[in-house]
Amino acid sequence: MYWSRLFIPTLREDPAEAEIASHRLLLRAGYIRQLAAGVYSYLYLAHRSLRKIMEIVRQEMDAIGAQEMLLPALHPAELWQESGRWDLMGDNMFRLKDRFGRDLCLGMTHEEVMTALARGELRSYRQLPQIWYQIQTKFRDEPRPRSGLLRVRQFLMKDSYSFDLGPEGLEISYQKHYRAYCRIFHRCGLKFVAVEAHSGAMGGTESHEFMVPADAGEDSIALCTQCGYAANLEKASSRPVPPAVADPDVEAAPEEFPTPGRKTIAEVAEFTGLPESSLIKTLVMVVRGEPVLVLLRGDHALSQTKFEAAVGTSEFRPAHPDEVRQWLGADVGFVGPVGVRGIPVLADEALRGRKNMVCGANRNDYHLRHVTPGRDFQAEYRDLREVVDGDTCLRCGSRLEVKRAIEVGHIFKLGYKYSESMGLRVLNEHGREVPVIMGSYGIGLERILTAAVELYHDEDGMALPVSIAPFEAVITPVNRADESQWAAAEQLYNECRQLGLDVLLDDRDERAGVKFKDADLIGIPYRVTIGRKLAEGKVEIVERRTRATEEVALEQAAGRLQEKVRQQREWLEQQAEAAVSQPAATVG
RNA sequence: CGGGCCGUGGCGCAGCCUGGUUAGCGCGCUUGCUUGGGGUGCAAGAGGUCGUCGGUUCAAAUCCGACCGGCCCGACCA
Repeated sequence: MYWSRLFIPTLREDPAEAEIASHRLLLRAGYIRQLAAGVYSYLYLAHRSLRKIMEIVRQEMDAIGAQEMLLPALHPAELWQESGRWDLMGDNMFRLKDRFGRDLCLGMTHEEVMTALARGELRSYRQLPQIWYQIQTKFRDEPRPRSGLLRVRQFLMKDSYSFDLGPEGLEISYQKHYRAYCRIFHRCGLKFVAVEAHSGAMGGTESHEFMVPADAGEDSIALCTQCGYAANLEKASSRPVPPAVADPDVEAAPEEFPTPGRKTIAEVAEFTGLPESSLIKTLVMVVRGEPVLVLLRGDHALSQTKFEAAVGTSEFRPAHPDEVRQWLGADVGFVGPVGVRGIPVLADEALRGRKNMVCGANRNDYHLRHVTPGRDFQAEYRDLREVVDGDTCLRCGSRLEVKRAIEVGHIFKLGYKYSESMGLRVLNEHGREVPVIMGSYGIGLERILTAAVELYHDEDGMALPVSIAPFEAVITPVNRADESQWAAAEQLYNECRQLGLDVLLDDRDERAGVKFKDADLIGIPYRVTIGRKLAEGKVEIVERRTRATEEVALEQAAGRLQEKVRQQREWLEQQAEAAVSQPAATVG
């Protein structure tokens, strides 16, 4: 392609609204333009890159026997009502009515539609297993779209669905996806980790997320530096670091003491001179309209997902200040579990066995000391605490790290949730009707691109992996007016094309600096500079990421370039192979 | 859902507080010349309902109100 004929609207200056690197660079490099909050147009370069990503995804999905389809994005409400998710999805679902007033929605995901398709067609266990997939636009009305392409309201997803006769079959389909996903992300050049995850609104039992550690990410993950344990923070468990000081070894009853105006854990700790780990943090939650006390060590935080699991519902919220006053007779900041009647108390495991701690006295401006769980109050112990950086791994005792990460893929064992609610059954070998067990598996395609930009960029722009860059190389004649340079450039361009290389020819009548800057910005992995060295019959091959420069004879340039591209691709392929031959410890 | 910030040629911004000629600047764009290895220089141009609606005023980009749009932070941290 000739650059002068292409629409690549690069910007010299950073767009004002973009904060994170990928957003800024994708805008500046002319990959994307915003249409509305969380809605983007993918221009030529982005589309080229996404096509390459899709091609990798297709190859790997096809390789595990998955069949590509394309299902509607417009769904009738009835399907979602059947699964119970019409209400569950709430405001996240785009809803609309047709001219007859019938309720419709835009697809956020396709469990319902796939299940509906399957129940109409699958009759016999002999037809199983099946893996069906599509690459399609999904719509989610996010409460807060942000960070460029990281959290958007319309995006491309590869979603697949497996149908098996029983758990063993599902396990196989799940493993196939796990490996295919590892291959896909490696081939796209991403550094990622597969983590245990929470199933959320998808339902089901087991699930893994594929996470690319990056500061711009919106998820947090816990990683063991030694044994490979990895989990979404929502799900992660750990052994907490011990309390900063040991509990006083005395036999003493709870005793009130004044703590005027000290409401927060930090204030009470400072006032008493005790570390936060010697305090009990008391949260008042409202679960289905009823109060619940939640106790944590002062330096710990409540995990919402663990709490949700503990109470068995997502219908909970922190209590309002007046509710706290009404139920406990004191303001937020001075409440505690001692003497409380008729309100269930959930305590985090980290409080088990502690003694002589400090908590609120249920009297304003007072706390209690010498409070011993089990003696001074009763509680149901659960793991409710969010893992923090520096905790100890439950498996191996090493140190856990907490990092930000971008979720690029998520796989779920759905079990029988949809087949039972929607009536997907087949006859087994005994002629009996049995529900089909399902899995669902998603990849966010633009997130692969976004994560790659977050991972691989510098001051000058992006440096994309060769497998997903919009072009493999750009040929840059330094001086467009120089006839010999131009002739050499066209010659090299044609040779590259004949070798099957995906090259861009920068034929613009611009100064060298402009062309170099643009090439750096849009992140093409290799640039061939045709300039003053041409007098000696030589051109330069420059690697974008390292700036490593190699001089080669013009006649050998195409071959050498092909070689470099091939080496890069082979390296990515080796990563993929290695990943598959060494399945992660977290699987299965 | 709570909080903060921002809407002025394609992009980045100034002007607004203290209302008053023809609304500026840089980049980009067009034309010509120039230059030719990291966003070249010179010259001449084109391009703006100042987000929308309403109000105040002799007069509104500027003051007031409502609305629309966008960005950021938070949404357990007691």
